Amino acid sequence: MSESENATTENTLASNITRTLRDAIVCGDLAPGSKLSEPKLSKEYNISRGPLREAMRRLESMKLVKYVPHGGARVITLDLPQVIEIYHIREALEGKAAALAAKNITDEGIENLKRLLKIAEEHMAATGGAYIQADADIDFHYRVIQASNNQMLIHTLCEELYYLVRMYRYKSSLQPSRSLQAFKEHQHLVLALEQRDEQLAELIMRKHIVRARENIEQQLLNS
Amino acid sequence: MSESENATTENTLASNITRTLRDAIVCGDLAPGSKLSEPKLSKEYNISRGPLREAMRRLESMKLVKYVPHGGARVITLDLPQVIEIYHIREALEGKAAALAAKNITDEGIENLKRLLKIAEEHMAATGGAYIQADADIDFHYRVIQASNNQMLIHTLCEELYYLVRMYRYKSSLQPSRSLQAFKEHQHLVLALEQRDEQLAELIMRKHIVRARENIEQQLLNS
DNA sequence: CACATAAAAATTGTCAACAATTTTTGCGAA
DNA sequence: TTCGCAAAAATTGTTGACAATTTTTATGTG
Repeated sequence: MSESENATTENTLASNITRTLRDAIVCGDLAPGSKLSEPKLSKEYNISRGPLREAMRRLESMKLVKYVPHGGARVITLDLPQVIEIYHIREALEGKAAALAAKNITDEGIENLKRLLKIAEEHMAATGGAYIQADADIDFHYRVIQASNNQMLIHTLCEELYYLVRMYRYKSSLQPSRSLQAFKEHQHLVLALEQRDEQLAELIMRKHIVRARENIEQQLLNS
Repeated sequence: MSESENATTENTLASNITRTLRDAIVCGDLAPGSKLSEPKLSKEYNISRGPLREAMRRLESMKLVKYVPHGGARVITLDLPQVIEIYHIREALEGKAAALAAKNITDEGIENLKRLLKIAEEHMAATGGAYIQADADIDFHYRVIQASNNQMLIHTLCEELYYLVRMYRYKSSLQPSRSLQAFKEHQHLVLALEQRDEQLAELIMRKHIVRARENIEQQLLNS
């Protein structure tokens, strides 16, 4: 994970178990739809049910688990319509993030993005065409979002929506064919950021995400 | 409040106290920045600290309260930069909601919006110019968002962001001068929805929110 | 054998007490 | 008086037990 935890990272049982469960859900160790039994989990992680329940409430508002009153909690199951919904939200939010990034990104920030692209390019040349898996794509998006300088937007995308995105990507990462195109779209975006062109940056990012969505729709309809 | 609670409304102490505290924060009974002491609150509402803490965690992820590890929770204080951040997010999200609404709204939905505008217009004629306070504006936005048919978007806006918006609006509602213009913008949007013009609907909604933001910026800089 | 019903087991919801940490208070010395 | 430090009070973090509800299981009847 290229992400750095917040500076004021809590160190309570509730916080720790939240992160642990979050990651277990995202990477699939806790399968979608599986029941999250409080006695079982508290025994497994050697904590009492109090902090565990607090953690579950937080995961609930991250939309990673779904609660049924008196029926317990289950890991969310993302079906195609829901994934599409998420991509519509990403389109709007990350488009805006790109626009704000064009306004606020530093020269150093742009250099970092360029460096990221260069590494990816070299990797593609070496391995013969495959843009470094989903992780590289996510890393790139993370940095653009960070450059927006809008704390609430950063939180909404990186601390809430992106766990859902990654949860989905774990089972269906980028197709090789889409990979190269995505890389070019990233290059295009960096150009727009460098020119500080807010509208263009927003447009490019939105198109980028629309194409990703269309790719997923097609990919899943053919299976 | 014109909002209807979810069909599967939980009826646990934790859920009830969440709603109670949420509303108390939104309407200002619990002032921004004030400390939320667990012993005090649990005594005041006659519940134990367990459910209360679960509620606090949920309010935390709704961004209505801020936690400091071992230091307790305080009601969030919205300063101008944060409000501006929220309006940028609203611009992106509600713009998208308007676009989706243009695609998905029913004829009946459009009729309902028209009726809403008509009532507002009559009220303006009667009282001499003032668009029915912030509530009417929020009600209109609510309905457009609902018409988007994107459940996750609806939840993000109506169950998360809008409590923050309302919390702010309670102390600084619409200026009379802005009121009439806002009404016209609403009319304009309904026209676009009626034509099922997604791009235009998005554009109008975004401009509407940009103007609201600019109005707030000006209003607060002059005080 | 199928089905309904009731008892039993398991799980969620809630509580009150204990531990750990932070803040406040009070005292003494420079 | 003011500053620093230690004791005390208050608050948050955590736990295990109890109550309420749901699910499972067993049993008896048609």
